[in-house]
Amino acid sequence: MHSPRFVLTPPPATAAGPHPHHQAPTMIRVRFAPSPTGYLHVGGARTALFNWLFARHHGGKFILRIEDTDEARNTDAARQAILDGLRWLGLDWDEGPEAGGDHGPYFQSQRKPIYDAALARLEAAGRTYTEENGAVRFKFSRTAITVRDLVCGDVTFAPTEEPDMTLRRPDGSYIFHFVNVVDDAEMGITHVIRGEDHLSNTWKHMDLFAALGKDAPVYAHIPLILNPGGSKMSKRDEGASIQSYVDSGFLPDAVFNYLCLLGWTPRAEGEKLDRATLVSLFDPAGVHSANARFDMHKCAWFNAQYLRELDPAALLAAARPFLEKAGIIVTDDSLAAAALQSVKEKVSRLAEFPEWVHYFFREDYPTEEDALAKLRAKPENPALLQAAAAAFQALTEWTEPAVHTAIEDAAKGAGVKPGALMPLLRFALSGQTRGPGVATIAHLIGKERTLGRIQSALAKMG
RNA sequence: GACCCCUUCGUCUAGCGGUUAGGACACAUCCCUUUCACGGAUGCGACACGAGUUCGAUUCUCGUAGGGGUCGCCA
Repeated sequence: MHSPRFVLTPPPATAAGPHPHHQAPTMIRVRFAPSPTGYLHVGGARTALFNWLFARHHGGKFILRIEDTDEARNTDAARQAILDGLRWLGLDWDEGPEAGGDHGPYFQSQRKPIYDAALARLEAAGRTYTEENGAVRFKFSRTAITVRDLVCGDVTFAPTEEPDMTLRRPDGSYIFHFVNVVDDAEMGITHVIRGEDHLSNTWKHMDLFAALGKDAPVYAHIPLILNPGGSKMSKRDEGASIQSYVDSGFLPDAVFNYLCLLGWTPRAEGEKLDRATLVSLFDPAGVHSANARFDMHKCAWFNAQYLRELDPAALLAAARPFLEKAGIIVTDDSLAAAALQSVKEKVSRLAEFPEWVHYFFREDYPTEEDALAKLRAKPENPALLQAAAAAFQALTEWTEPAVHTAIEDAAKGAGVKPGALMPLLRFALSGQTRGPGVATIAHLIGKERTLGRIQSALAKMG
């Protein structure tokens, strides 16, 4: 952790054009190489995120490569889930599926000739041997190998006593470690940022790079994301799948921001930081080396922060699918936008909106039973509601301040504080005991529906 | 079993020999308030343990314990 770290990259060229005495700075090339398992895991997403930040920070290339050598698990749907998840997070790739590039193909399933050629080179160098059943193995160099890791520092592995590693199965298909290294070499990957679970195998990869006559990339092994219980995040854990954030109404920017802070602390004021700031501050050497536990509470807090920044139109656009999914029919966009606006500081996820605003959109909204019981308990309540109805009836203009004043006047006329009347009206107009200001609700639903709802509340009470 | 990484409030973390150990989320209380929230204020709360180095360890070294990971003809 405290071992010296080398300078990450040469400083960017200050002047345009080639300089006779300096080599052009190498273009940073990083990659995210998921295997299509059917969903994008939050840990993988953060790995992709760090790679993306690094590429963008240095003006380099972010490459997406699909490691689909496992035929059984490789389906279009599984592949699509990865792409969708990355796109939702805003992690655009410069080379890869649907983007093209000069180093393709970007599916391992289509790169067999490249692997065959690389294997031939290893064979020519005398670094392989074939077993009786046809499997091909790699002769380890069996020397001490030091991984110079941006996050973990120098990690030295003693000469191995493990059996030589298999490169190719008898059926001709290749093993992960081999194709991974060949692809990184062929694609000119300069930095490998990946989960710490790969650290223990990195010496094998370096051994392979050396045998191939290539320089190994610079490594940065980032800590794993653990579930609240402290063990590795699995499919079943809340928040494990990126799709679950989409479904519960997270905003991509919020998830992006939260994931950045799991293991990395940008040296900036505050924690809510936009992408441009995150990009400009990112440095893998500043990544923490201990695993981090996932905290849905904090992730939701970030989402609430980002939700509040949405203007009414953007909020409606974001929430509309969730309203529709809950059976709410939006016929008046300005009403819907205002209704959402009125409760947006009360929710942290878009999926929570329907339960807060459903009564703005229909008259057959449910009523909270215990609240109804409370209202029935006081015999003077119906008269208070009648007084409010009368005050509303007399109003000629239906603005929020006018409605508010009418409520206060009605309370005064009945000899009670506004605070005694408000809860009654809230219940009558929304069926709920919580929500936006009463005057806001009345104003938004309009005079006619306000009066109608008071009458039906009186009917229920009496 | 071997090897590798890790260990500061419940959680994410700042700290890089001398600090009243700081912040964020969560939690509690108070203020604001027609409800629920937001916001503001305050509080609760941590250096895993044991040696060593040093005038002095959260910080450096070693050990122990605990957690995680890797040792596939999975990726």
